[in-house]
Amino acid sequence: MADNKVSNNDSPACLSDNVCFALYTAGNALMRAYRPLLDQYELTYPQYLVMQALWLKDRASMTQLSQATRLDMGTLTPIVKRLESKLFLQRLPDETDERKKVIALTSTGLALQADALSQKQTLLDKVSMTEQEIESLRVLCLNLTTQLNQK
Amino acid sequence: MADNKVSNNDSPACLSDNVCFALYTAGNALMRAYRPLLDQYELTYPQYLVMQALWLKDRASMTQLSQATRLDMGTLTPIVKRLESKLFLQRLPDETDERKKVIALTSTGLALQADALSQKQTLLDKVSMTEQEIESLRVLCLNLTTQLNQK
DNA sequence: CGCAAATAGTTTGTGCGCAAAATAACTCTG
DNA sequence: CAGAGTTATTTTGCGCACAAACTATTTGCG
Repeated sequence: MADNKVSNNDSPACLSDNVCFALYTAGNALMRAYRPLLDQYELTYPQYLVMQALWLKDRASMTQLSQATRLDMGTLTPIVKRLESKLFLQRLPDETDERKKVIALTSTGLALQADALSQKQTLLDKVSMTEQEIESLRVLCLNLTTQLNQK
Repeated sequence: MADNKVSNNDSPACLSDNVCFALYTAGNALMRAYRPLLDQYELTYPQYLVMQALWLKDRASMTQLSQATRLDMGTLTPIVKRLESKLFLQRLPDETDERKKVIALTSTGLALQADALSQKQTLLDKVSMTEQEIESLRVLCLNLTTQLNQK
């Protein structure tokens, strides 16, 4: 009764029959769609992620930022440096632990928040998916991530 | 009744409240999970995608491969070259149109298919999601991709 | 035919993503 | 308090992604 489905998952008729391919492709499409929106702020999506994390909690350590954004430390370091060179944040030494850095928003970086929020809906508004579908997609993605990570 | 939800979508309590973040993170987690599985074949996920496309339809042009895999031509060229240097395929000149290339599997590349298929289930088997959830995720991703691309 | 426009593919430059190695400061233990 | 181990971050190297510029055929079309 549950197999009115072609997907015995052995050999798909096309690549789209794969969840992995669908997910991979959707991720790429999303980045591409974000690009023109973020260009006006001189941000890439990963950079925007870091800014979002800081808007939620300023003056974080690299490790905290890495956990919040799920960006690898080796990925995060250059991103943060680029954001620093754009004067959106500062990398300050931690007084109590010389190994750590305190990543702190500048006034420019903070000011960006209001600006960015006002435009935030733009992307998903163009997509004719229901709230339920979007929420469902979000939850399914989070579940998958959790399971893949804890393997 | 439908808003026992925090998501008024203006300022999430954490990044995970964003579909985009969830999708982005899931995509990355998926690639990471694939890596050890594909390492034994000396393939990356994008390279594996190209191989899958060729297993479905051998002797394709770069443009056809690009459409099948949704990989940009500028991305595809070096991937195909790497696959050629691993002797999984050949880049042959097209007799009738000197601009085109015929990408053809070698016997090694063809032989990889049986091998790879036998291991294919490994990844998603480790994930405790129902068939319905996986199928739902696949369809939602495809819908999103379509909408984002046709913007 | 002759040349402008279209098509097929490659190259270049920037920015991720990530594993692995390196650096440096802290902590613990004897 | 010295050296071993741990923790925080950076560096290196490779492989995508992708926009933009470039090269080389082919296809109109007058």
